[in-house]
Amino acid sequence: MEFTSLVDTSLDLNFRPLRVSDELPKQEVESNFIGLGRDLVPVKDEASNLIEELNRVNAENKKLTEMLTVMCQNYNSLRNQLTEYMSKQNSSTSGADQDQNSDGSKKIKIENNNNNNNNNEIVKSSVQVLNSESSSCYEDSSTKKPREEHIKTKTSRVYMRTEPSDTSLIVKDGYQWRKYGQKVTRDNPCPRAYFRCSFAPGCPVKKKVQRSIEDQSIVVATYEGEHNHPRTSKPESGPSTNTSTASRLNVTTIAGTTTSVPCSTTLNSSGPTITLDLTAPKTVEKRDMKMNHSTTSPTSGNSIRTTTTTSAAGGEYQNRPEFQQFLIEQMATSLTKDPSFKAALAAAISGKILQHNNQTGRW
DNA sequence: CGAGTTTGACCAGCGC
DNA sequence: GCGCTGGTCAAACTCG
Repeated sequence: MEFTSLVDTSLDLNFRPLRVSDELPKQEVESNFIGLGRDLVPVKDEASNLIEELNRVNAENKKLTEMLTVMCQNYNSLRNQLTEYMSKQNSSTSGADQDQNSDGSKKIKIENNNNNNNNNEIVKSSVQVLNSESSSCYEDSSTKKPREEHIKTKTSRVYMRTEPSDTSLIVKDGYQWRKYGQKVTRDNPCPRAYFRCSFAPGCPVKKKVQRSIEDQSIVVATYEGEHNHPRTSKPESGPSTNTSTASRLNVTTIAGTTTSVPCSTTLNSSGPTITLDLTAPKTVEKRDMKMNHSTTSPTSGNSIRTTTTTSAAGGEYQNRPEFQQFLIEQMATSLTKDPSFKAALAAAISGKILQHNNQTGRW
């Protein structure tokens, strides 16, 4: 994945569309396309045609950007409708549900791009407020325990990106774990490892670690329970270790207190993801909670900070124009950094060019 | 030798 | 009741 940082193949179709005809010297454009071995027609005619094509592609690029913007807006409105619907359902459900909600069992899943810390550089591009019971696409079928147990034991899920060559299921999160079992589950050929916190004898926390079925470089760690002791060590990360580390997001409550909640960076089919688990900190107010999303890299110290305001009802912050703008920017950046998207786009463009040339009988 | 890991066996919950 | 599945146990094994 990091190869994109080595070779910039970005189409940059976002807000500064690449104006090939303006920015590239004409000769370079000509030579680039002549290099394709299509020198069967006079070069000058071909060059002007190609420039024409480039302009057309450029316009198409702009169109795609606009489409993306519209898509993002549609996405936002749909999501708002969904969260509105979910909040309505929550308010009309039983006390048990209310207990669960007051437990803060919401997750904010933040997609991100940028991975220049090898594993865990964090940049967010969108925020989803999700109920914990449908908290992610990685929700495994193993959590079939009765609802009461869900309420009593806090569970959180952390996604971590690891080196593809790293086959271990070790997640260094600052605690000391003892593995007590491993099992191959039905819906995932990768084995699931079971860990218990071994630092304190009475610590009830358990952890399940399994690679994602979608992207095996992603490790999904599910934590159950709360530690009754402090961390044993600082989380390790960086190139020196093979394993990734769960980062933590600082969440500032409306009272001004700052607490740290677990979060992680991942990469799945929909792009890099940060998962923020709001179940952990007790100090976080659910209603009119002011969140200070300070996403930092443990090693690089780089941080991107945005302040948004959310609420239990579904997050007015999502409607803020600056947030939506940020969302659109980050989604577009994610797309342009996605090799498969670029390949598909390139194929579509080249297909269109070929189609056009076939129709005009040239090339 | 102790701590941690591996792995097959066992148990409980659930659906049919 | 039976089979399937996830979770746990515990003996054997490995490693420092």
